[in-house]
Amino acid sequence: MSEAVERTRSARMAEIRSAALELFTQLGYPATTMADIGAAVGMKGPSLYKHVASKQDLLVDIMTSTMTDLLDAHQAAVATANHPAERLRRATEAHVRYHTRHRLEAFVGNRELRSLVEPHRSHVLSLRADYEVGFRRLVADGVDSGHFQVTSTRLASYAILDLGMGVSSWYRDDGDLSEDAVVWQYGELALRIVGLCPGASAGTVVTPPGP
Amino acid sequence: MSEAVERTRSARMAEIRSAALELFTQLGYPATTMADIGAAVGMKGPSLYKHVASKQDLLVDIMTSTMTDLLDAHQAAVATANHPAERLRRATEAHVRYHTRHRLEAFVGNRELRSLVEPHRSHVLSLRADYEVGFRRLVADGVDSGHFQVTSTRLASYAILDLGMGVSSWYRDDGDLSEDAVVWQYGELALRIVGLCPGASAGTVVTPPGP
DNA sequence: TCCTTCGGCTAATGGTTATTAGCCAAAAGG
DNA sequence: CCTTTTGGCTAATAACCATTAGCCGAAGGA
Repeated sequence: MSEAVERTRSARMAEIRSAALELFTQLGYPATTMADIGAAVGMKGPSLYKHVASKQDLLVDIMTSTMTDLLDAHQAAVATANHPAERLRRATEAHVRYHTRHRLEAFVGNRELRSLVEPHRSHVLSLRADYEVGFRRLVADGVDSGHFQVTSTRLASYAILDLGMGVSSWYRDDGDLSEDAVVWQYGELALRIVGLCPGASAGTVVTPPGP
Repeated sequence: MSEAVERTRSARMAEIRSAALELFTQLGYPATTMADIGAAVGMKGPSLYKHVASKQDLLVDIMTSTMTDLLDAHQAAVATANHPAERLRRATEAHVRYHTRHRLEAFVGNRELRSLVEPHRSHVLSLRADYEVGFRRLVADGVDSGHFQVTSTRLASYAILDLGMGVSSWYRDDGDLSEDAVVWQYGELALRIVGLCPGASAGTVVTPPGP
């Protein structure tokens, strides 16, 4: 088998994955048929089985890779700063940036957990729990060191996480809010949520970078 | 037909609705079968048709009544105050309170829009749009009158709405955060999001009412 | 007491769907 | 050039499911 063939083969696989992702987003996993996915890539339903093992496999693939990507982005972001506020800001920015760049993955990842069959559901749930713990720890660190003012660490971290998830519902690439604008503003909102009011004490409105 | 019979008749209907709501939440609408709903109320699937017209009808009922309840709660809350900050706080409190008291309705309302068949989907979507406009206007009023500091009205109102929706994902009646505690704190968070930092300037942690 | 309605049941019906089986053209590769 | 693999197809399999049809016991009103 030539290398070129190998390339088109994996390209076809990616095409199928991407079509499945779009359809799962629009119709939901149960309502999406193999025939739908096939039609989206120009083949009949049964032909898909030459490329993927099952419909469930497509979902498992999408959901686990989404969670590991998100965890990786979080670790990388947190490692770039030391001050609690800056660490929280960067983690939030990474969180929101992921949700703008991978809207569909995040959307499906949040909505189709119950379509996942065991043991995959438990696996994804544990990855998600790890991710939540990461944020809770960031908030707790800021509280312990006296930088943040929150009534409940758990509630504040839920709030920040939920903001990002919301982004995957309404963000559009061609909307009038650019990715950078959303990322920057949500970074600021996270700090406001934990009781820091950047710019507020100066009495001026802080302006975001670029358009 | 006696009045007692009439009472048990509508009680049975409510029982079915409530069982459907719970199942739709856990399994999702497409994955929930009429047999499942029947089993939950102690009868076989086909017997349900003596009480409801169809599975879709159950969903339509749940989703439209949820949206109208939410709109009513919003109108009522906004009417109780004049100052922009207080109006936003009360609207947020009503929003969050609804999402704690009607967790399942809100959860299904957000996740099963695509299971709704036309024209019901459009109807619910327009109710939801009205609701979003209400919040956007509250934020805009605060900005126009110089009380709020936000970079984007749209983004700030999305953020506040998303917080409430998140509540319906993680709130539990028997959790360690009481309804009042969550409601109060999210009211504060909404104000922080629009640039007000209640209590922050005093340098002390604000305490919520009761446990 | 009679008879009507209520509210349950079981047994179709008709449709949909993931997945498998088996066929075949064309490309790869020696 | 022959042979094998690839990747498509159609047809069959084996569910599953919403909904309808038709039956029947029991309760309730007259």
